[in-house]
Amino acid sequence: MDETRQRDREGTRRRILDAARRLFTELGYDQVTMRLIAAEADANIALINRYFGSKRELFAEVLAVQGRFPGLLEAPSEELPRRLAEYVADRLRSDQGSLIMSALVRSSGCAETHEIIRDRVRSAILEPLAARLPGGDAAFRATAATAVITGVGMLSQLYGKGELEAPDREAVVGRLTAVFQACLAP
Amino acid sequence: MDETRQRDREGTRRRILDAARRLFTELGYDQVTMRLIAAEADANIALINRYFGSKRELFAEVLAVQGRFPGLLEAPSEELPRRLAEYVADRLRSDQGSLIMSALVRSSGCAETHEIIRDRVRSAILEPLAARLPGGDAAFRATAATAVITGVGMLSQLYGKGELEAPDREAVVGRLTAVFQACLAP
DNA sequence: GAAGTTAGTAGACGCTTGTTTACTGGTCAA
DNA sequence: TTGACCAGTAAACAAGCGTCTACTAACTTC
Repeated sequence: MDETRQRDREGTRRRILDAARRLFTELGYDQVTMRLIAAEADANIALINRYFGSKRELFAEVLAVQGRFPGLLEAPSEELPRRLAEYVADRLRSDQGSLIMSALVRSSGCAETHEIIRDRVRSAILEPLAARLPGGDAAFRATAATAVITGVGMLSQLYGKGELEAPDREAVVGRLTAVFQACLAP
Repeated sequence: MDETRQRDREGTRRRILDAARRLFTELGYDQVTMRLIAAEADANIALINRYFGSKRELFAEVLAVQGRFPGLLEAPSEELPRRLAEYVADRLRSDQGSLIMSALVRSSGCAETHEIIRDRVRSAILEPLAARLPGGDAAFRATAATAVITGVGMLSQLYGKGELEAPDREAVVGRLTAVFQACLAP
């Protein structure tokens, strides 16, 4: 019970951040309680607010650190549809969505997180994607592709990965590539 | 305060159901409280549970009544992409999403409603849409189209209708038609 | 070794939630 | 007119939430 605990500010802070990332990804903002984070991080609940200010600020920090699409958008623009398709298809199969996708899907019903999520979607997907698109209406085309990404994430979360109808990976990637081409074509 | 109130069981029940439909559509399951529904319906909070059993059952009844796509899926299958595109584009502009879309988007973070929403999405969109698709992998293609619908709904809810980049209606419908064609093609 | 700093802890605070209970008072048949 | 029925009401219930305070004890500094 009252074991002597190591004093490790940075370590504790990181454990809390890791636990929050895991839980927010898996359960969404509302379903995750401060006590759950504390238990998962094996830390005292008061330390969360001490180190991060509030639940909301913790969520924002988690998203700032982890809410990115690593290297995905650096592809040449003609390869973008296929790259996006592969990314989405693999996330769909592994059931291990990126944090920003999970956050978007699972925390969208929560008013507190709207602004945070909106800003991160914009800066992590919409704007970099639009910047890579030649031709007119780039912002709108990027929005269409983002809608596909989030829609797939939404359904794969609503139904389990097993329950969702899907043929082999190549067929899924092929169709998603066509869909993204339709979204992104000038 | 203690005005004499009409005794009108059916009327009160309907007022509660209407208020719940409006609020669930606008705010999502979690953000809507029993007290809010009672206030909106101008009814006593205890009557909600008396007539509907619980918040969850009320939500299920609202969805059972209103969660449909009226007449949309009866179109000939070659017109489906354009019809879906027009439907989504108009919902996007009017900011008055269908209940099932709003429920899906706004209530997806809530574990209590997963089963209810899943069943309604299946019976209101996925299955009727798949049934109208000739060729193989109909279920998967219907899922792809559903993902687009929900993804658009998600983004239009995250960003306001004004903030979302969109050219004129014809351009939006045209692009969405192409996207749905890519989803639904055999 | 004493004093000060601070990581970690336990517990309570105020609030909101969905739900339930005990009650009031219209309505209508006998 | 009386009595059973039941729509409607006010208040409380237990549980859960994010947050905060008072405290303990381990480390650092002199």
